[in-house]
Amino acid sequence: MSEPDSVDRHITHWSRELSDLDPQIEGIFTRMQMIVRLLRRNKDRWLAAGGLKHWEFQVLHHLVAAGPPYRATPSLLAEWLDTHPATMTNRLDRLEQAGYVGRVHDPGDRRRLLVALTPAGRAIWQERMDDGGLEEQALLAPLDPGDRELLDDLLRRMVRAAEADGPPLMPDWPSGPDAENRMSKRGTGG
Amino acid sequence: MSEPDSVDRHITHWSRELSDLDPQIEGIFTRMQMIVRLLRRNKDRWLAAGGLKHWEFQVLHHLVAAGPPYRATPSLLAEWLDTHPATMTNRLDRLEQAGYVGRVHDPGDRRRLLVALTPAGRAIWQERMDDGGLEEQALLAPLDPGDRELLDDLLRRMVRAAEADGPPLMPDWPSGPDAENRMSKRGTGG
DNA sequence: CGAAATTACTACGAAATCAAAATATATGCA
DNA sequence: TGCATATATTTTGATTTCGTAGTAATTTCG
Repeated sequence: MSEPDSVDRHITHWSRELSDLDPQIEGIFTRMQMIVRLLRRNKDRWLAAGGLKHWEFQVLHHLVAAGPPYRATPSLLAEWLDTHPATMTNRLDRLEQAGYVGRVHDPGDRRRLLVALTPAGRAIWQERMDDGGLEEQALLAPLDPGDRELLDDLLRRMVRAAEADGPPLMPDWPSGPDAENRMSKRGTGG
Repeated sequence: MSEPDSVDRHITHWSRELSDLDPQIEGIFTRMQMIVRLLRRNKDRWLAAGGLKHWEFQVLHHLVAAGPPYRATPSLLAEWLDTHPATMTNRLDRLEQAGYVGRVHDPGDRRRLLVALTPAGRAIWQERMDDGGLEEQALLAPLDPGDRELLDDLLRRMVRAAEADGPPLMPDWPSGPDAENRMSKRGTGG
């Protein structure tokens, strides 16, 4: 094993407390959590530089990710962002007032609204996105291409296994004609 | 590459939108985020089975992790849980009322309070902990011991690199005599 | 001893979130 | 058609968190 990190020290300390703890399993998940946490903190930083909060970026991000015509329903957005529909209504109000999104009725089902990305929303998303991607590369710097391939593959196997007995961990984008009207609200974990 | 998962599909979809995206880097971090998200959702579920909220468990967990005599100051807890000190005061009130923690004066420095785990707090923590550890094992089921070793080591290298130019990602436990009085409040990212 | 710093609590208004009721639209069936 | 039920979003009210200021007790240092 290579040199210890703070997680190793933490687990050593722990093992006195909880003897039936598998240090390896604990190490893997704790490290993932710490890395994700670091990513999140860095992200908050480069988002704040553009005056965006994390959830604001998330909404714009999901709209861009949806692909043309860059629309999604409030309920779907709420689900993707792990938040309450009422909270999403409040947030969309503010995003609309800021000019980053608009609300249009779904012509096919007038109960539904479609939240649509505006040019201004697209622009600020792009701007922040360009600013931010570098940090991720820095975190992966210690791994050479072969290591990265290996890591990616190990993680993929975990994800696939998890998806084998549960819903997909990312939302599956609908494709084909009239796809939007067929988007269901099953938990997709996006 | 092994069979694709939902993250692969997501990235394929993305690449049309953002051409200068490295699919491998994106894949690694997206998968970590999805795995951590799944862990968190599962955790909320097995905590709710014992009537505990996530932050309640977190406080108890940090107290246990601190090791004997299972105490910590409110400010340290607030920092570890990424929350406001006033919020922590409120939460500790409720935990105290539930009988899970007590507040005692620090004999060495009477300005300080020490939040102390009670037997009831220790018991419910133990109970929830026993109930929950199995899910983590299930997620790692697709990896054999060699794979796990490899994965753990790749992650450790990332963590060590991140800690090389920043504070530790986990709080470092003080050791040696009279250690508690030397615990500083530096951001350790716990 | 006296001044400044530290630690935690309290108070109070602002903001965010949540849960449930209310509104509007759609669907299914007699 | 007419009507009950289901769905999508908003509205409303209660709870929680945050941010700041202020207080009390204690320690540290000149």
